[in-house]
This record gives sequence, structure tokens and C-alpha cells, in this order.
Amino acid sequence: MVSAKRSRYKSIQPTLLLEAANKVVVRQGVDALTLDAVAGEAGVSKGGLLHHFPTKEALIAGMVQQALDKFVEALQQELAKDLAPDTPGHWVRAYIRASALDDQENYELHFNLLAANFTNPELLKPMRDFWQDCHMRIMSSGLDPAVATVIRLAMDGLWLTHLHNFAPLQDPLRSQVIETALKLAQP
Amino acid sequence: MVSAKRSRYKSIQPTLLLEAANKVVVRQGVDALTLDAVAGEAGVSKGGLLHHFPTKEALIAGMVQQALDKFVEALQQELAKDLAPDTPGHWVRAYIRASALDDQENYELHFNLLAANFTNPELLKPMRDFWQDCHMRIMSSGLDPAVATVIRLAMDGLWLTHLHNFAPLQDPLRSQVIETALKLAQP
DNA sequence: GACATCCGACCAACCAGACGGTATCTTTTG
DNA sequence: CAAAAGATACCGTCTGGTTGGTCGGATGTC
Repeated sequence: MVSAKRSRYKSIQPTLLLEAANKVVVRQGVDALTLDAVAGEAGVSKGGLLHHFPTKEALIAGMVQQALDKFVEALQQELAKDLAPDTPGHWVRAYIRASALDDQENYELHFNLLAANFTNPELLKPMRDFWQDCHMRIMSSGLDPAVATVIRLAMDGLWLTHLHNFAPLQDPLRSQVIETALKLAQP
Repeated sequence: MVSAKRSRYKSIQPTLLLEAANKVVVRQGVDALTLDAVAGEAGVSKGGLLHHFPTKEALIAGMVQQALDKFVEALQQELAKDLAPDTPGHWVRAYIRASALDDQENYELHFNLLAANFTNPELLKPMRDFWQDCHMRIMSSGLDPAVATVIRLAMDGLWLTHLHNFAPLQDPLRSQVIETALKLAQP
């Protein structure tokens, strides 16, 4: 009989640790992100946590990477979904939809930014590279570069208001804003 | 003869302490914002610093308030400057110009946000109130609310890219973006 | 003298990380 | 195949260093 937990080991996935770290940050703030807190949230000892992430910086780097991966994946899916591929603004429209898709994810993403920026800005390098890439794609999206950039910035700002809870947009305004952005990104 | 520093006392202005704190954060990152570091930067002992700001939270609250005051003042000046007051979008245009005015100020402002969010999100309440007010003014700016909100978000995003150093905009794109925003905010 | 300003040594709390140990899995060897 | 040997996963205590804040006192002003 193979029980559900046939073994104590091989059970801790780094992914679970990263998600536990996310929970801690989102719920209790950046300063609550201690190794003890993360270990507690994940139901692991500190030693176990440090076994997978040898330093706190490594943990945060992992959080950043995971959040980035999620967004990149969402972006890929939206790119594939577009009804009018290969028209000007195609990429920008995907960016809009990916940004708007799941506030929760972006929320976490930006909290991770806070944590990383706090600990060591260098940890944001993967993100910087990614956005640099975005920037180039936006410039060659076929739209007017300035308009396309305004759209990009607006989407980034959308996260920001959520993150800091600065008059975060409620529906229906939120949907209207996204629709307006999409309209601006029409060829 | 009244020398420049006629006395050791009465010389420390809370404002100088706040500016010292800003310098520390901008130069060395959020985690370097310790009482010792601020006191050192200001040329004051820790006791002296704590005499004016009894807790670290009080210091950060002061930083937030100061940054907010600066932005509000810039906004007031831009409101007064507008060539076409009392036309639709008047307020939004002022917001754009105030946001674009001095990156350095907004830069500091957002670093303070980081610091505050790190220590205690509650410290951001004055900012939340301010942005709530902004939101209402935008809704009644005479422009299409969704368009006006897109513009607002884009300006917020402008700071964000600078703050995290995510492909921050360089001239001439930067000016073009601002001009595009202004154009969108024309009546 | 009363009061405000400022000093700097000191303390208690906290935290990242080290370390020595234990439990489980894998490979080697007889 | 069994048992030993080693590798890997994980635990939990301990410590060195840091930090926010206290406190007694020194120095100046009214």
C-alpha cells in the first residue's frame, strides 16, 4: 500500500518555498520576510529552507525569477491568442492583456520587486533585461513609439496603484481603461 | 560678531534630517536607512535625530509627507501656469507636467514609498488620500474618464521605470511620450 | 533654575547564516 | 541479495552582528 505521504523526503519543492515566501510578503509586508517566517509558512525548518536556497538573496532571486516566468508565460499565451497577428500593435495588445489578466500575479510580482529592491537592487537584473527587451519590441511594434510607450507605462502604472493601494481601479473603470488602451493600440 | 554657526543648538532643522534620510535611501538603498546612517549623513548623533523624530516610523512618515508636499506644490504651480485654464483636461495636463517636471523629486518620492511600504504600509495613508483626491479630479476633468485615467497611470508608470531602472525612458522618447500624453489630454 | 537641545554609551530584540546532528535515499561491494 | 558506505534532504540550536530605542548627562537658552 502506497500511502499519500510515502516518505518524508523529496516532499519539499523549491516552488512551494517560493510561494510561501510570496504569501509572507503579500500578507505581512516586506520586513516580515525573514527566513524563519518563510520556513514557518512552508512548514519547514530554517535549515530545510536554507538547504534549497543557501542565502536569503538566493531566495529572493528565486522569487523574482518565478514571478517573471509567470508573466512571460502569460504574455506568450496572449501573443498566441491575438485575433489579428502580424498587424501593427500586435505585441502591444498582448502586453496589455497579459498585464490586465491576473491582478493577483502582478501584485505578487511587484511585491517581489519591493523585496528585491530592498535587499539588493542587483537582484532585479533579470527583470531589467526583460523590460529592455519589451522596450525594443514596443519600438518596433508598428505603432507610433510614443503612443505605444504611453500604453506600456499605463499598464505598469496599473500595477503600481494596486501595489500601494493608491486609488486602485475598480470595475467598470478598470475595464474601460483596458479597453481604451487596446483601442489606442489598434493599427 | 555673529558667526555663521553662533551656536551648536537650534541648528538642526527637521527638514535637514529628512533630506539626509532621502540621500541615504537614494544612494545606498532602502535597507541602508538606519538611524545611525541618517544621523551620520546629517552630522548629528542618533540621540539628536531621535529627539526630533522619536521613532523611525515618525521619520519615514515625515519623509512621505515632505515628498508629498513637494509634489503637491509642483502641481499647484503647474495648475496656475496652464495657458488654457477652465478647459476640459486642464487638471490632467497639470498632472502630466508636474509628474514630468523633475524626475529627481519623483524618484525620491518613490524611494520613500518603498521605504514606507517596507516598514509599515499604514504610513502611506496620506498618499492614498491624495491619490483618491486626484482620482476624483480626473473623473471630473472634463475628459473621457478612461482616457484621463490611462494618462494618469502612464505618468505613474514613468516614475516606476525610473525607480526600478526598468528601461527608463531617454530623450527624445521621453519628451515625445509626455507630449503624446498632453495631446491626449487636449479638450 | 526650568526647559529644550543634543550626545553617545548601552541594552534588548532580532536575524542571517553556520554547524553538528538525524533521517532517508542511492550506490557500492561482498 | 544484503549490508555497509556514502550521498542527500532536512532539522533545530547557537552565535556574531546589527538595529531600534532608552537613558543619564552635558550644554545651551530663557
